[in-house]
Amino acid sequence: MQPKALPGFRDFYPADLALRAHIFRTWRTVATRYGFEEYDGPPLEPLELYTAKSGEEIAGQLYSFTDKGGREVALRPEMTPTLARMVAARANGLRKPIRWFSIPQLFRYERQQRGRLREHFQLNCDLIGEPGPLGDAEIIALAVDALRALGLGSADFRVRLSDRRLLNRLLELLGLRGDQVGLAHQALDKIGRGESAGRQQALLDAGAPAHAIESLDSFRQLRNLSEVEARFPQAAQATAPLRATVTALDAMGLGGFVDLDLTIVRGLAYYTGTVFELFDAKAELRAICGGGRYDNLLQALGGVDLPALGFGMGDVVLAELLRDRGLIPGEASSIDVFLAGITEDDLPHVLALTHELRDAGLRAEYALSSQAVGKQLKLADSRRARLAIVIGPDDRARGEVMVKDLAGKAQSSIARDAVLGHVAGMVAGFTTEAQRTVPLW
RNA sequence: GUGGUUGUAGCUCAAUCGGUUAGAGCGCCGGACUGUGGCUCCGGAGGUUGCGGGUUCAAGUCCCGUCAGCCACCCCA
Repeated sequence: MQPKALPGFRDFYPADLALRAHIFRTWRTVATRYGFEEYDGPPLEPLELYTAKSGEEIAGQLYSFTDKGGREVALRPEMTPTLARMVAARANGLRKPIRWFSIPQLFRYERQQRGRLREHFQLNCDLIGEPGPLGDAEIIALAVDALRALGLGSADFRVRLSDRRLLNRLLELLGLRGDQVGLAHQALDKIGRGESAGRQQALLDAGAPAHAIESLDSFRQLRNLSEVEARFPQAAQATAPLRATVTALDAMGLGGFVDLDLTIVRGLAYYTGTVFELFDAKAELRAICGGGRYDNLLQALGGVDLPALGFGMGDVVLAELLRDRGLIPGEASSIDVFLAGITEDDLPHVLALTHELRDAGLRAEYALSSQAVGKQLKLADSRRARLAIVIGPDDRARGEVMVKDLAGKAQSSIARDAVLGHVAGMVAGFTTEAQRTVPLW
């Protein structure tokens, strides 16, 4: 039996890594456009960083073990506790609001399924120290733009937006109290997925009024804040922050990506305000991105009282969506120039010129074993080289080399002394041409 | 962790009722082609049919176990 990667872990072959790099590059580009700075932390953390306060939900699926020094450790399942620690340690010296992003590899120990592995990469963007609704708009806009920059539009994905402050006010108006609120959150979360009957029963058992449970079911029909206010006039005040956020997104021209959806709850207990998830528009895949406001978490984790919000966007579901929409960029050429020699005597000249080209910053390659020219050019094609240079005895006798444009069929004899400049110029031409014709990913 | 379902070449798949030496396309390697590539033609390598056991004269095919993928739970980075 061939050795395989552990279940839920991926090997990245060059084509896979090219896609991953494409996604990471785009994420970085967009995050820095928003003024975000990149940070990172250790992939392995003390177990207690996660079991202590961030909610017991996550503890059951931690990838944890005892290290050789007897320490209880865990591969990081999320970035927020690490972020909280880092911010807390230097909170006084950091100018607020803090705009930080990271692309950590995260781990969890659970049975894998499509779009859900034991390991994934996640763009984490957090805005710390800004309590106002414009901060929420900023974070949501960043998440939207991260996908737009990959070529996805409002017909491809949607932002489903809610606010726990508003939701909890509505639940209060329905007469729900105490632990009924948590049960109601779970019931709402299930609504989109059919199996909400069990949760509704649990609510009844907890003493929730029957009319309230019926109302919950209709929450999903409330598609904008005006409808919410019409149905719950007493909640008008609680809609204000979300309204301000939505108004800002409209002004940015991103309103068309956003839907109000009160069934978006988010599993983690620490969210205190805005919560949102990004889904593919056909709702065939798992969530691409999720986030929200967690104003009390830094206090709980790091002892610094700063409001915060952020999101995580995973690479796995996103890659599936890109594939589905035909937005995977084609294979790029691995080299600029391939050099071929005719006879054994040409080899030193091939090596010399190859190295000059490499020193000049060009990507150059040659056949490592002597073979027919035709074979070498075939190799040049398979490496997707733009140019080939053929060096033979006749060329050398004239003090020239043959330069071929592999895409066209033209070839011309160039003076050996002028090759470097000639080839560099051609390659630069290809590059700018590519930049003009290929969409800006 | 629970339940269901599927595993044949690197990839996509075929193999009649359980019946000869498990095949094809693509890809890969080589040749036609010793100073010119993409095309074409020819040839080759590549399989413990996921793994282990059982039934049978005979198992890719039926049964059991196990591992892995997928789906639904649990949960949701």
